[in-house]
Amino acid sequence: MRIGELARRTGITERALRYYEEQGLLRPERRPSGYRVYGDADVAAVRRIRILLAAGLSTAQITQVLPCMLDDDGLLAPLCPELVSALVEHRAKIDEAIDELAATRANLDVIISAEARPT
Amino acid sequence: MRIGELARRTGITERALRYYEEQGLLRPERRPSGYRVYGDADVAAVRRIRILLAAGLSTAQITQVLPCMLDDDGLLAPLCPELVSALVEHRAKIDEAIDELAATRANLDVIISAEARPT
DNA sequence: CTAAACCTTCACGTCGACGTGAGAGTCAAG
DNA sequence: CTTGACTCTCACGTCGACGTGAAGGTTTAG
Repeated sequence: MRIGELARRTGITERALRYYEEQGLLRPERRPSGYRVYGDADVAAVRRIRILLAAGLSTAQITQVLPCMLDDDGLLAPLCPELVSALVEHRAKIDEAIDELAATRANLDVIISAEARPT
Repeated sequence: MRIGELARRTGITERALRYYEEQGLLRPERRPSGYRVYGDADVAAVRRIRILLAAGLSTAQITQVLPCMLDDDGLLAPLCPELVSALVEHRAKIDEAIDELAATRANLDVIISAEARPT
């Protein structure tokens, strides 16, 4: 299929699909005219990419991570141990981000509640 | 004082102080040479700006918020009711961000734990 | 009077996943 | 042949708080 159909079947814009190729996430074949040709497997590949993006990974990380993944009924199974450690590491960063936001919120609460303080 | 001294006394770079003026957060006087002249009050003002930035507010929001603040021994007291509601609203956004990150983390956990799934 | 500090205004770079045209080629159908 | 749907490759714009020189005035201690 060409890019338009893949876009329709995945719900991802053509621009994004071209971007994924630019980043090495997809490697569609090319017709002599230059048109990209995708296979059915690419529909699942895009789904995987989306899941990983939703998990907060960058395209650079996904590039390394994708070849380690097994497609299993829409679910994902990490294979390489490097992948697992990378994901765990990323999880830690998310924890940090949450902690920072919680601290930020605490700062806000101090300011907000200061209103009630005796002046 | 000139910008260098204010930078030293607040720990903020000169570039950042010029940026704050650009955004309307500070309004130093000018000498005939063009040099910015700050007053002692600006040291506290910078402190307030930093606290609000640390609370996750944008400079645009701080611009509206600053005139509503009373400087009280390094603490901040919101005065206008608009300010309070703005802060509360911002707090809600932080909550959303935390929820999103938690969801993201949950997605990650699914992928990570999938490793143990029977293949 | 000179050199070291200090200051000024531009103005582009940063980081990431795309959005948004611009200008042009491709292809199947009528 | 022609229309119209589809696709291509640039290449700049987005969002924000500054970082980082560049090129050149100002002030001040000695």
